[in-house]
Amino acid sequence: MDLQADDFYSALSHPMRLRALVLLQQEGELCVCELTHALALAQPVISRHLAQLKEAGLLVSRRQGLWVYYRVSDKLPEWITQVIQTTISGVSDTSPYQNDREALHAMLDRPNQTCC
Amino acid sequence: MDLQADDFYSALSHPMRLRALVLLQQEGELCVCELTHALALAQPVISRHLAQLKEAGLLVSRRQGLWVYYRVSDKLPEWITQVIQTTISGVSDTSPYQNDREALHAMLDRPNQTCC
DNA sequence: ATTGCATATTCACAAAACCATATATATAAT
DNA sequence: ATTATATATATGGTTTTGTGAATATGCAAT
Repeated sequence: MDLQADDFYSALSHPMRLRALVLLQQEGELCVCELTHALALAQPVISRHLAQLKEAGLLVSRRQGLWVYYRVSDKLPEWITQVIQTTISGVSDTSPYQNDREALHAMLDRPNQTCC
Repeated sequence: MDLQADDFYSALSHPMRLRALVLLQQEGELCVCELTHALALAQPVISRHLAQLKEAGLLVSRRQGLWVYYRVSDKLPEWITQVIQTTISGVSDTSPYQNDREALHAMLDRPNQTCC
């Protein structure tokens, strides 16, 4: 079953979920700790929002050792991908989305060899 | 102040508001009684949803005699207009959006000279 | 003025969403 | 086995959102 329009829109009804999705679409793949840092959220909170986005079918995750990486699903209906892209083009250089990206890039010890 | 992305997405978080917006964008301008009929909603319910969409800045309304007509604002940020259009292109021939349009067109006594 | 109709609003309540805190799970390292 | 770290889930309480029913408002016609 395909992702339905109303599931898509209600998944994005929370500002933090929108910010997370925008950031993930821009950065490609992020682990929970990076999102926690960039969005300045408590870990259980971001975890629950990510679970909701995943349950809606917008995100997929993969575990690598201790870390769980989330990224935007590549099996989305074409129009949804386009809506996400258009949204990013409209908001990416505005607050808080730009700041989120900056906060992420300012983060030290992002996991790849080191831990977070 | 411009319509913000998170206001846009939370305004559309309710399935009925999404259906109303889709229908209005497709049909141009509709009075409350037409929407009540097409979406099969009680009048106070649709009225409140329309008020929310209007408060968010997505809709504008005009009164003509007894009837109040709603339509999608033409002052939306470009990217939002595009998102709405893309959404419609993705869902317009699916349920329930297609049925809503059919129910509207099947409605007798749509107001223009007659009443509803 | 009164009546009738379309729409808006209010109120009371049920349902859902959200968050903080605590706790559990999974993995890795010692 | 124990410990440490990253993430997930459960629990309880608060706030928000949605709905039905009743009522109010605005306009038009008589």
